[in-house]
Parts: sequence; C-alpha cells; structure tokens
Amino acid sequence: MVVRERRLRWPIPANFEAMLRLQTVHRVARRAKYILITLDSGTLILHLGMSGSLRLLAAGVPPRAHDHWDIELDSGRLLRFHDPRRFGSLLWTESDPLEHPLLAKLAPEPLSAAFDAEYLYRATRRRAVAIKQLLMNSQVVVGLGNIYASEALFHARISPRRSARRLSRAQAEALVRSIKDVLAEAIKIGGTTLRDYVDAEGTPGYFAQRLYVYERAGEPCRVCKSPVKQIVQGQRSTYWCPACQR
DNA sequence: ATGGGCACCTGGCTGC
DNA sequence: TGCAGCCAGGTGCCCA
Repeated sequence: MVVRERRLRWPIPANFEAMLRLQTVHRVARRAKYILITLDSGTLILHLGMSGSLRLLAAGVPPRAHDHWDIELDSGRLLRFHDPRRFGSLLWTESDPLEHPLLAKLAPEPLSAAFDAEYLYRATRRRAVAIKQLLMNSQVVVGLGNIYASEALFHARISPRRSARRLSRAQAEALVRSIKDVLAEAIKIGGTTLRDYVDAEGTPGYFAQRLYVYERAGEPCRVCKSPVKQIVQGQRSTYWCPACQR
C-alpha cells in the first residue's frame, strides 16, 4: 500500500501500510455506504464521502492530484482512492466491523425485508422532523442520500416538508415502495453522475437522466408541468413539486 | 430522545 | 481576466 495523503476525514495512522502488507482479501461487503474489505487480520472500513471514488487501474499508472492512496494487488493492479474534498475515510478494525462504533447503530438497509411499511410507520411516530430529513437519518434508514431522498418522496407524492408523524400508513407504504424502486433502478443503471462520479472502471452512471426533481429547480415537473421548487432543509437542498406532492 | 447547526475540504460555476 | 461568493452527491459530533 502507498499512502500519499493521510489527512482524510480521519487521519490514516503512520503504521497503516505496514499492517496491510502481504494480507489476503477474504471478503468484500457493504453496510450503509461503508465498504468493508476483510483481510487476514482485520477489516478495512472505507467511505467515499461526497467526492471519493475507487478505481481499479493497471500497474504503474501514475497518480494524479487527489489520488490519496493505492493498494497494490498481487496482479500488480492498483486499487486507487481519489477524493478531492477528503471527506472520505479509511479505517481499520480487528474485530467484527459491524460492531465498530460507526456501524453499530445503523438502521436497516433500505433494500432489505426489514425495511417495510410497518417499520417506517413506527419509526415516524412522534417524530416532528420533516420526512425528508428523517429519510436521511442513518438511525432510521441507511443509504438514502440527498438525491434519492428527494426522488423517492416525489414518486410517493409526499411533500418533503411533511412532519414525519403525519405520515399515514398508506403513505408509509408508498414511500417504502418508492425508496426501494428508486434505489434499485439507480443501482441497475450505475448511479447518478452529476459532476464526476465514476465506478471502478471509470464509467459514469446514467440515473441523472431519470431524475424527476433533483437539480431541476424552475424546470417543469415531468408529471404535471408545474415548476419544480428548491428549498433548504437541514442545510441541504430539497427539490420537489408542490403540485404533485402533499 | 430529539432536533438543529457546525464542521471537515476542494473545485466549479456565477456574477461583478 | 480576476476574484469573491456560493454551492456541492455525507455524516459525525456538540449543544440546547
């Protein structure tokens, strides 16, 4: 392993590279947006933050700006982490990664059976916060970022401003359905490339073409033609159609 | 327990 | 052309 920049969200310790030498990869998994790579003696926990990407590159490809670390594989190929904003992270644990403080209290995966209408309905009771913000709370559901929270609410025809506790059972059902559909569809076509997101092969995702409201402020709603609105909730932009969403 | 606000950082775009 | 200001795909932490 080669580390060129240790100042990620949490600094990469000086002995990190030494620890990883000659270890075998046993398993690659994911929990929420954390990528888990299990080696002989522990597990790498990595996160891409907002601007991070991982690429699998041929041996010897010279690093560019913001290429913060490489892991060299037996084949000579390089697993390279690139992250201009340095919001990403790389951590190491020698115990069960799911017990790591950052992962231990995470809510169910949105595409799992545990995330169903009953679960969401219960999770929204007594919560005054706007439903959009609740959807981005990793103690309620993980994996929903700013894009897909807006999109899922649009498809469920629910106002992002609606207080979570005012969700009806039917709305909870519609919302769970929309979340699963939006995420499954986005994954199928490689995610959303707005500026520079690319997958491990450097290929962009095409979900941006399927966005109904995100980054479409002032443009006509794809369903009813009235202008898409942009508001700020919890310091994040939310996009929605006040005519379609109630 | 809950909610709100701040922090971390760089780059790209807009408007003067 | 330069520069200030604003905005951005996330999420942990601190405070009330």
